[in-house]
Amino acid sequence: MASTDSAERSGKLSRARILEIALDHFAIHGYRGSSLARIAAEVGISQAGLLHHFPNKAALLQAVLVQRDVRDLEEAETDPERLTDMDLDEVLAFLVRIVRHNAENRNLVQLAHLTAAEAAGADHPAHAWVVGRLEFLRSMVEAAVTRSIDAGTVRADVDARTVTNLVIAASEGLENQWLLDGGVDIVGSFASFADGLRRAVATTD
Amino acid sequence: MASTDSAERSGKLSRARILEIALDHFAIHGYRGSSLARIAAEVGISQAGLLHHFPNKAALLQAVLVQRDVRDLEEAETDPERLTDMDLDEVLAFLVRIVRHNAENRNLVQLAHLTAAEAAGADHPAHAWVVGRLEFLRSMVEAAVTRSIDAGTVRADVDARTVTNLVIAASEGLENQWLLDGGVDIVGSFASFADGLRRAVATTD
DNA sequence: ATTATCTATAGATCTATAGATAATGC
DNA sequence: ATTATCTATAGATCTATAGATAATGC
Repeated sequence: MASTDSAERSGKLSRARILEIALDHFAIHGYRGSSLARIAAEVGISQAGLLHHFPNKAALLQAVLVQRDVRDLEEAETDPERLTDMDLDEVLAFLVRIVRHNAENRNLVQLAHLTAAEAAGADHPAHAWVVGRLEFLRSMVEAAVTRSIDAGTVRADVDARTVTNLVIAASEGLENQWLLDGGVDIVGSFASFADGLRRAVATTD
Repeated sequence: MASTDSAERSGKLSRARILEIALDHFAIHGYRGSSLARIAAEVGISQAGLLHHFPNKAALLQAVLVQRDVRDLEEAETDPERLTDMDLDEVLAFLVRIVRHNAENRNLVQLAHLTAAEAAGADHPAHAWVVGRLEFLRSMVEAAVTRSIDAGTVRADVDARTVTNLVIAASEGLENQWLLDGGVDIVGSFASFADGLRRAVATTD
């Protein structure tokens, strides 16, 4: 069956279809709860057909995560250089944009959060991805805070690392709640947090 | 083997041992990634022996979560009545105590976070637990914020629901990071957040 | 010639049940 | 009599491989 369109599917199209559907499965059921057979069935190929494109399940997850990162960067519409070149105001505005984008892509958020929770142990195939992602976010935010302190717009007694962790905690914690209760206004709440933070750390002039 | 001590194990002792070890497994591998056979092996009984105490895997998870809640409440050392009777300062101090307690019980935190991420879908056996837990936290914090507004110690233009969500987001987001990087000082960071929040919402007198 | 796919299957799980045996509590 | 445990096993997965067949790209 389906031999009519299978002929016109190029390899790359098929690979993209697999990645899309695998993303949904990993986002909803996690890595361990997802099954290659069920993913393949939804794609419309056999399990062995799927494994022609990706050598094993871990490689499929890696590919899904890499693709997610690429899409995220595209969506950010920002030069990669700029990411390490912002001050606090800019990084907060940037994060508001990311949260807004996330609010329209539930599965991307759920994939990140479920993978992060699942991959806390060093043996999980996504452990390095999860740790690297946190490190990337941290260095971006912390550099911005430090830059603003140096520029004199943020008080010198502010601890950059603490502020950084709180900014990340607020955005991810809000997303967590939103995954459980779609009624949460993550964009408004995070913007409100960002406002309060700006005021709290600003130099009193 | 182990017939020496198996004789002296009462049913309740055995049940408690199973719950303890199951908690570790669910915390590390999640519900789907855990196996009754491996849990039973670590307990030192057969899988069928385990299923004598709990009818199936979902019931075992439920029992683990209920036990976790009971322990949490005991640890809180607070009358259940008091939980709905606090103002903002009190609820923030209470949450600092909880975070401090959590910082010494990694597995309890990981169980809550991994289960929350896994059970976002309504079909997961822990979905009701996860949703109920969020609702409980929310009502506690929101009641406290509202009480402080009514008492005039918090500005009337503050949105209680937004503040509530941010408080929960900060604590859970910090815990999330700490699970990935034990170096994060969740107690200090959350206390710092609580200080800033108190100042930000206080009536200017 | 290479790439994409298939069927078939090995080998390792996993959950849950049936039915037997031993220990405990009255 | 009841509670705790065991062995054995059914039936359903799951991942990954072997080897065959069809389609595509030069």
